[in-house]
This record gives sequence, structure tokens and C-alpha cells, in this order.
Amino acid sequence: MNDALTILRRCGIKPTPQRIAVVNYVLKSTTHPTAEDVLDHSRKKCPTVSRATVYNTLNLLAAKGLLKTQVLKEGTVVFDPNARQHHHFIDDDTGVIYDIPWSSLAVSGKEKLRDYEVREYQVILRGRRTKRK
Amino acid sequence: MNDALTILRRCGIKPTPQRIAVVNYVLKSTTHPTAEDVLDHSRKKCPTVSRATVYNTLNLLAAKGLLKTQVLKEGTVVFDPNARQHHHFIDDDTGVIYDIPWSSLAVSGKEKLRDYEVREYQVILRGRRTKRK
DNA sequence: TTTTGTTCTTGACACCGTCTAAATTTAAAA
DNA sequence: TTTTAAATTTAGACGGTGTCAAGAACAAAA
Repeated sequence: MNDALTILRRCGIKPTPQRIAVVNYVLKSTTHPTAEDVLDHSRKKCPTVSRATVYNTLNLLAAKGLLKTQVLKEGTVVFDPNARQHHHFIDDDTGVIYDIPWSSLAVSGKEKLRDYEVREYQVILRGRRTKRK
Repeated sequence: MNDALTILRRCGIKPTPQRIAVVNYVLKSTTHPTAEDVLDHSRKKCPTVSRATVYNTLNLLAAKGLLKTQVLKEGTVVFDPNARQHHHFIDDDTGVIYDIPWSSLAVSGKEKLRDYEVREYQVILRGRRTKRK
């Protein structure tokens, strides 16, 4: 089972109603929510959850590798529950962020970059989504 | 001549002491300054320049294509005076952003992305700079 | 029960970027 | 030159994001 309780226990994070609410939303999300998004949705399940707890929990999950923070929007970090490597496409009109599978793109030339030790990389594309899903 | 005065006139922006101070710093910068960086340095030449004027001027320059705003750091936009296409490498330890020449990397597979109309793209790499310049 | 340690909440805080109203500067017209 | 209008700058207020500290609530153990 991959419910929030199991996930938290497996990571050695003590489960609490607040953390369960956060995990349930953010790890099932197919979008790229901001902390504020997570707060709003978590409060539907756990009305008293505070901003600080949401940030603490999200940062805990990030430290455990269950999600990744991405700097893709101005003024705010977004949280990405897709832990596998992938690229991102950002719609100029809507600002919506789409995941692009790792296998869709190939980047050549990294190995020739002297003086740079590359730990990770991604392609960020911008433009328009032509077809709605 | 490529001094600030000439640049501003060529773009149809009325030169003022404040704008000249901003342009002189940001367009000659080889780093990726934040608005706050630009404000600090501009005040050395023009001590009364205000935050709002710096933002106004930077946004004007961006609208004219003389620089580009980049979302590469958490919590703040950086301004990039390098108007040509290029990629970015961000040092894990220092946060310093380095330009990677466009010709150094090649991205293949974009043309196969159905449903996405790509207007621009770049590779963002993270890791360590191994050699100081 | 009391103790101990963890977690949560509240509210304060600093920072970024935008906005507004007022003041200043500039340019143009009389 | 004086007047008028337009453009620009300024200071400060504002809303949003994220962090922090202090105390309250909670759970586990003795």
C-alpha cells in the first residue's frame, strides 16, 4: 500500500494528522503545487493545519527525496512529486507546468564541459500547449 | 559607441541620470545580478535612485530585449545582460550562475514533442565548478 | 501522575516586487 | 520668461512568500 501513513513510516517520519493531510495532497498531485496550494487543500482534511507545518513537512519530504523543489515560477517554489528525472515545459499563456519524460529529449555535449562537474540537469522549455489533454 | 546614453536613445527610452546609472551597471555585468544588486550599485553613481525606478528601468530594458529575466534562484529573479541564447550552470556550493555557450550543448527530440509548440528552451545544469577562472 | 521530548500553532519578522499618490523634473507652448 | 502639460522619480504602503521563536498541545515512558 502506498497510502500516506505507510509512506511516512517508511521514511522514518512520525505520522500525524497534519502530515498525512499534506502527504495525501502533494504526493498524489499531478500538477506542481505551491506551498500555498498545499496549505489550502490540506486544510480541507485538517482544518487547523498551519502554514509553518506545511512548510516543515514539505521540506522534510524533500530531504527524504519523496519530492523535489523546483524553481520554475517567479516568486515561489513549486513542489514536484515526480521524483524521477524529467524535463519541464511551461505554458506561456497559463503558466501551467507540464512534465516532459526524460526519454523524450537528449542533451549532448555535457561531457565536454571542462571545469564543470554536472550533478543533474534538465531542459526547460517554454511556449504553448497546442492541444488540451 | 555603446555607452549607456547611446543604448537608451537607440531604444527610444529617454535617458535620465537614474536610468544611465542602472544601464551602466546591469548591461556591463558579467554576473546575474538581482534587482537589489542593481539598486546597490546604481546608488554609488546616483545616490537617490529609488527601488521603484530600478524595477521600472530593468523591466523597460527587458521589454526592449536588452536583457532577460531568468528564474534561476529561489525567491528572486535575476537579470541577464547576455541577450544571446545560452544555457546556465548553477554552482551547488556558491549559487553562482555561469553562462554556458549555446553551441556547447545540443538538445534533440524537441521536434517530436506533439502538443507542445516550443518558443524557447535552455538547459539548466547544477553541480560544482571544478576550476576557478 | 509526572517527566521528557516531539510536534504544532500563532504571530512576528524579513524579503521581494508592485502600486499609488505626491513631488520633481523635463519639455513644449504661449 | 512664464505657464502648462507630460513624463519621471520618490517614498511609503501593500500583498505574498518563506522563516523563525515561543509557547501550547501531544505522546511515550517512568
